[in-house]
Amino acid sequence: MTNAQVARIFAEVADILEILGENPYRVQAYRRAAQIIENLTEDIVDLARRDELEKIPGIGASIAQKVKEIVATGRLKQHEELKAKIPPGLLEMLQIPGMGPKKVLLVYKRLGIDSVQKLEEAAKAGRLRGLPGMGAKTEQNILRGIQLLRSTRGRLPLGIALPAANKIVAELKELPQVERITTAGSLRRMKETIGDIDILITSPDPKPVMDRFVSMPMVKEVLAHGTTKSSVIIDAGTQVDLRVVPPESFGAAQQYFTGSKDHNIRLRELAIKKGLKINEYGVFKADTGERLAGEHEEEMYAALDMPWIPPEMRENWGEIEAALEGRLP
DNA sequence: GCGACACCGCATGTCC
DNA sequence: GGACATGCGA
DNA sequence: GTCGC
Repeated sequence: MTNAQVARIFAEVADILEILGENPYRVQAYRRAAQIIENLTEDIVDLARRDELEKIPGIGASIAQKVKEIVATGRLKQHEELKAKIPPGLLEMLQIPGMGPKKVLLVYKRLGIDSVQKLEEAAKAGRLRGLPGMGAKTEQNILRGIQLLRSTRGRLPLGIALPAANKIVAELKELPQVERITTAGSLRRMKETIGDIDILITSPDPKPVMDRFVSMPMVKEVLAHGTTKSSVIIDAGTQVDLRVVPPESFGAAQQYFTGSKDHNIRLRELAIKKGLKINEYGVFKADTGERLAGEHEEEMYAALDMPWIPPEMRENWGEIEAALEGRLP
């Protein structure tokens, strides 16, 4: 039994509970546990044997017990029981960008749709419109989401994503309307695989930049073409987002969109304790709303009394504590 | 044992 | 047409 | 479900 296998079971439990409308925090707990286990450097079986599971932050008594069950029997009774409650196709539908638990359950209950295939047929036939909260536009979005799922299954290795991103950045840099420019997301954190490419810029006149972006030769499909955000699919099948942010918020946006999500949550919690508020626009005093930082990323961390943390370390593995104590490697 | 668990913007659809 | 609600995702 | 108070 590998860490990945154990993680997968918990991830599925989370998905099913979500479709069943369970308490979102409970769902989140399973999902987070799955992620933690997957990223563990140590073998989960060894940890279970040594009874050290509960030492891992995010894993409590309940999940530790379930891990032991999986290690001992190779399966989780709760997982099997939950799987029996919903058709397997619903989990697949949940993977479609734009399809959440609510929509999945809605189309299943009202139209009996229980597979991506059936969903695609229904959307093409215009049978989805008329359902509460769904119109013609939603149908198009769903069809697009299905295409996206098929073309981007699997993440892109950094070795391929990085050159592609560099090329795009280099091309945009040539434009006089582009002031500051940076990548963000898992690419900037140098993860081994990348889900999508995020690029941020400041620009007094974004329109020509956006026009150039969506008409690059490598662009296969344009998902959105606005003045503050555009999204395209490039030939590698990867989604690339370009966002324009105000100059005074560039550092904040860079920090926010670089993540990781867990790192950001920990930062925000910390900020709240200090009477501050962090968002993608800056660091603010909670009471007066006074802006303390935002233009540069370093200031964001400085406002929280810590040194700038390199993107590669922003995974909520203790780097925030280390930074606060001044013992960043 | 009990409450909190980040914050928010965007897209879409609905209601008045 | 504009205020409001909901779902989604980051 | 997990954590901190």
